[in-house]
Amino acid sequence: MNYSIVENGDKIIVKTNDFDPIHIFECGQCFRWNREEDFSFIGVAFGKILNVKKEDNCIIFSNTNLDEFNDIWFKYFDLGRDYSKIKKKLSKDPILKEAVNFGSGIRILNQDPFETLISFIISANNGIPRIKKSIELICKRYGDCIGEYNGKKYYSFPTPEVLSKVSMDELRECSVGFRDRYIYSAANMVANGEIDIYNLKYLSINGARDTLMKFPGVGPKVSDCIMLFSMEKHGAFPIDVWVKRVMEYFYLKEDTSLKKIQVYGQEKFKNLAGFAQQYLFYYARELGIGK
DNA sequence: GGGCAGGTCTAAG
DNA sequence: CTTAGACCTGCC
Repeated sequence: MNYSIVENGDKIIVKTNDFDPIHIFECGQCFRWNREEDFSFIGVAFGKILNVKKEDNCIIFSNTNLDEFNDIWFKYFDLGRDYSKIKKKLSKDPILKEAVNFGSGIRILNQDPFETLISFIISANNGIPRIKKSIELICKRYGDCIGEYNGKKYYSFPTPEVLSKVSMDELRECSVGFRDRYIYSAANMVANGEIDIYNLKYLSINGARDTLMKFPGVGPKVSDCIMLFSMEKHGAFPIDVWVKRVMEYFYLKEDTSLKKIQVYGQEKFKNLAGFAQQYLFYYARELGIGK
């Protein structure tokens, strides 16, 4: 991809056109980034606090340094991938062309698999504000305080070992509702080595999906989110209500089962299905398509 | 108060 | 294998 990186104090400045914090953090893939008054975003990932701001075609990463940027954020923001190329390919489809144009700064983050597993278990039949609230409570109560930024303390996501020792009653206090037993089981299955979530990325997409669905509370949609947002399985095609609506509205023209939409999407977009899903999701939700 | 929100589980055809 | 109903919780 076409970009340059400059270090300046605690800031790293990257020039690129395929990066918009609003698109990236509000396209449904992550829950720990919050918009500030100056339209920058502050978030935590891999135990570090970062501020991200866009000014013209420059992206300014604050509260970091070049080593940390290379170790963590380059991969996290998928900066080694050429999104112009992906967008060009997808834009051959007239509907995707609109969606890509609308969310032109979307990038698919490379998040931590365990955090992504628990976060998307919480997301089931839930709303974004409450998902975020639950995750923050879990981090505050069971994660480590990793420092202060602008006078506010930030906390890491707890490890499988720590979370596996949290009781279901304590989880309920984080307002996760009926998902308490799912989180409890999932954390224990990871902590006791029953499922090696950190090596699932080496399996095929179907192999990884079958394994992920052994976790209680993980069905087809959640498993595909985990694969797409933390395992670089870009052939995954998670279908939530918005993707169902937009697919029926533009392509299928009738009420269609989730299973059929998933097969349709994967066959139509192939190894770019996950990217297509993100552009379509953002487009549909922001514009309220099909509601 | 009943409905709804980034689905999944369960029980039944 | 496909399809209804229930489900925590908190804000309309």
